[in-house]
Amino acid sequence: MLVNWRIIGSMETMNHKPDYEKELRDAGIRITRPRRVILDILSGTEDHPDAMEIFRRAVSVDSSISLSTVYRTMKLLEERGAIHRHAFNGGPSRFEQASGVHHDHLIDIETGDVVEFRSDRIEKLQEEIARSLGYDIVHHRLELYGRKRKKA
Amino acid sequence: MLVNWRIIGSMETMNHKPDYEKELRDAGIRITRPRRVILDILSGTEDHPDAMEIFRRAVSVDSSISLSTVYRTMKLLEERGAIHRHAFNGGPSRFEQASGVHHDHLIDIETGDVVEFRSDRIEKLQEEIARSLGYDIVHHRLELYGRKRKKA
DNA sequence: GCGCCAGTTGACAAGCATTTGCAAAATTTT
DNA sequence: AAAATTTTGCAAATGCTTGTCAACTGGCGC
Ligand SMILES: [Mn+2]
Ligand SMILES: [Mn+2]
Ligand SMILES: [Zn+2]
Ligand SMILES: [Zn+2]
Repeated sequence: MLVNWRIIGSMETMNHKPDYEKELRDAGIRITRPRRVILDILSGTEDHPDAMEIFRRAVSVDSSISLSTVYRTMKLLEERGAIHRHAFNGGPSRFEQASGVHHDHLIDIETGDVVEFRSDRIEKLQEEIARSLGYDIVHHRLELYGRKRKKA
Repeated sequence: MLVNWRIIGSMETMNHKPDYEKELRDAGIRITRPRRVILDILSGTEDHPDAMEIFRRAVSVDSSISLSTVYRTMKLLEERGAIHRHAFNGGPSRFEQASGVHHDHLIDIETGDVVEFRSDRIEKLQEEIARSLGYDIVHHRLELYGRKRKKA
């Protein structure tokens, strides 16, 4: 099931880079060299890099890119809904492209590994709870922190 | 139900201050004046104040307390499991005493109000999901961000 | 293709929340 | 009460993020 969704995720990833450029351009946002580099990095990764890591990867493609631009671009993309920002453990912001279906995260507290999952039942329950409290959910954050089960 | 648990929470709160002091003392931690003030503030509030807010309230009791001490004390209490640290919206850390039953939070994105809730079904589902991914949950974070439903 | 110009960039300063170094002060032990 | 140890307040330092600004450039109009 996780595998299933990973495959879907990868497939969507492959042809979302061009879409983004068009989307952004249509929204009156210039698609500059630094932005293209950053977009490429985001659409070509499976993990959740922070600004510094994106910066490192970007520099290795175009050494003139600045960290400020990475931060600015992340903010812009976040506002456009093109990426999601996470703060696992209360650490620095980590990002991922927003393509594909919504999912939540399980963080391995020993290795730092991030496992993605999705549960329609939990999503549904959240809605019900919010509703019973008189609210409509705009967004939410669910993070499970755990350690790998010792294979008994 | 929410009310129900609020009552329980309040009742537990009332006689948890002394317990904490004893606990800390037994753990070889000195119960100083600043710490007592901070403990009192935490055990006497229903909300989730950040360090600066705790500092303000503390100063109004003992004007010599420093912000550093607030931060140091929060870290100490967190390590001892006496309080929980939250980072709603990615903002500054906010704290609450750890007494009572576990609960999660719904944040009103318009007013900033924080509503506490608890769902055994969600807690259970989380366990199941983690288990199915080969993990045991150590802790988790569930935050719902929503806006008050327009009474249709 | 060339020029224009608002949008964007890199460099670096500034901001914010939080942590840390250190000498003085407070607490517990002897 | 003095010693031993922890804790404090203050200031300086930190880590991440945003702001400032002169220089640059992508995208349209010629
Ligand atoms: Mn993810
Ligand atoms: Mn709470
Ligand atoms: Zn979810
Ligand atoms: Zn929970």
